[in-house]
Amino acid sequence: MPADAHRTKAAPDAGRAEPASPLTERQEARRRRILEACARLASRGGFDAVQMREVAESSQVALGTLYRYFPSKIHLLVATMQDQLEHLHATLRKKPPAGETAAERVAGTLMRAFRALQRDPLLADAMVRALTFADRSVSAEVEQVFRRTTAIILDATDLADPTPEQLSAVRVIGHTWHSTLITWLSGRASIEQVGADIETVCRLIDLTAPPRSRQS
Amino acid sequence: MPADAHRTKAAPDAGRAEPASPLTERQEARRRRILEACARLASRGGFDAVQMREVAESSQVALGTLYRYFPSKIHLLVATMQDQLEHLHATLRKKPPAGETAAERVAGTLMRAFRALQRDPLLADAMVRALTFADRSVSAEVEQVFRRTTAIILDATDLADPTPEQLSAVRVIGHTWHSTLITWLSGRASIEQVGADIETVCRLIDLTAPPRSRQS
DNA sequence: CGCCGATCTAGAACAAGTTTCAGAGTTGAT
DNA sequence: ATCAACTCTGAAACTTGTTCTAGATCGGCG
Repeated sequence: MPADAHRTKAAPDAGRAEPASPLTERQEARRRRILEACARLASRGGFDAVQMREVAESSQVALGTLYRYFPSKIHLLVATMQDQLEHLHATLRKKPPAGETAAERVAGTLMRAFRALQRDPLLADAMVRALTFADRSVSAEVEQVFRRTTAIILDATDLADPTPEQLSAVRVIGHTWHSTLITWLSGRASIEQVGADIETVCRLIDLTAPPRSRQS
Repeated sequence: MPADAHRTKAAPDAGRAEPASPLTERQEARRRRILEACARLASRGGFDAVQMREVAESSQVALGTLYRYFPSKIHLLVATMQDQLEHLHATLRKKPPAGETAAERVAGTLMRAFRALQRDPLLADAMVRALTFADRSVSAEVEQVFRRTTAIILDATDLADPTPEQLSAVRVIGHTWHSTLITWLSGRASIEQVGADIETVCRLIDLTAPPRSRQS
């Protein structure tokens, strides 16, 4: 059962360091080659162009090995998303968004992220489709992506210690972000509409935490 | 090119009557059998259990015919969702939700819808996964589902003629509904969390339309 | 009635995700 | 250095969505 091996052995996973098992250098390199090949293929062609045989060949790894590292195409794409989100988060940390209210900062952050994804719509499409298509067997990995998204938004709010209400708002914002992204990617909404919806949902933050007025 | 034939001939589509082409009785019956078989299979087994060969056999139709009616598994599941949503909408119309504010009524409606789907989680899973996985080739059908969802929410607000702002809020609520549903279905959120997030997002409606105060 | 074009059927064929397996390569501990 | 255990490779096999083909049926029309 190689899928099991993945869970216990070959998945370095992503708290920040590798909690599960050390992973030799060559293994780390393989993993990286795979993720890069995946992103490369996705970025032309989108979801359909990420074909497991192609990824394997393109990253110089046998098909079986690919499946040991990522037990399904969905796992692979979700991991790719996690990877890209980490880059994005790092970038955002360097230049945190300006803005009076938390809502403005969050909206600004999300629109910046949105523009980043716009530059590579097919990659974005592949990753987001994988994310929402994922079933229970991927929930751990999906959970991580959501945590990262939440962290990005929470960073933008600049809130020291959020109430449950605020966490709920942040979750809703995250959901909206993913949904509008999908809607835009399938050509069912314009960029303006995306912008409007992002701004709309971001008000929820101020609603539960006006700069310094209501506190329980 | 049978897929093309679908678009011009065999798809009655769903404004309310059949705009495209008459569709004989037997054809209507076939279509209905297919949708029912799809729902039945989805309802045990979920997305994976809806196998095109099974659907075909179960609805007493040849595989090729199935594909003439629904050009892909995704089309089929999205059509099934549209079908189910119509039932739901009809039911809701009969007993509109009570509540002081628009937010309460919308939240009430959505939670009722949510409980309806809870009764058949696997069917819900299959439909919603198909919906968000759909690519451009299904956008017309997906659009219809979103329109129906929007109509349901808008009905609950009881607003005569919504501003663009309110429409944006309604869209965001719709997105949140689908996302939380997915999150719950993949076991990444509890029912309480779903309830909380629905209530949170529904405040957006009151925010843009307090019962009778702000008007442009 | 008998014919025509569209529709339906049965089944083969193809594509891409996934699994499996035998053998070669690495690694780590002794 | 050597052995055992684990990992990687290459290739074939299997599954399920999708397409294709040849022939049977159907519905309308002269």
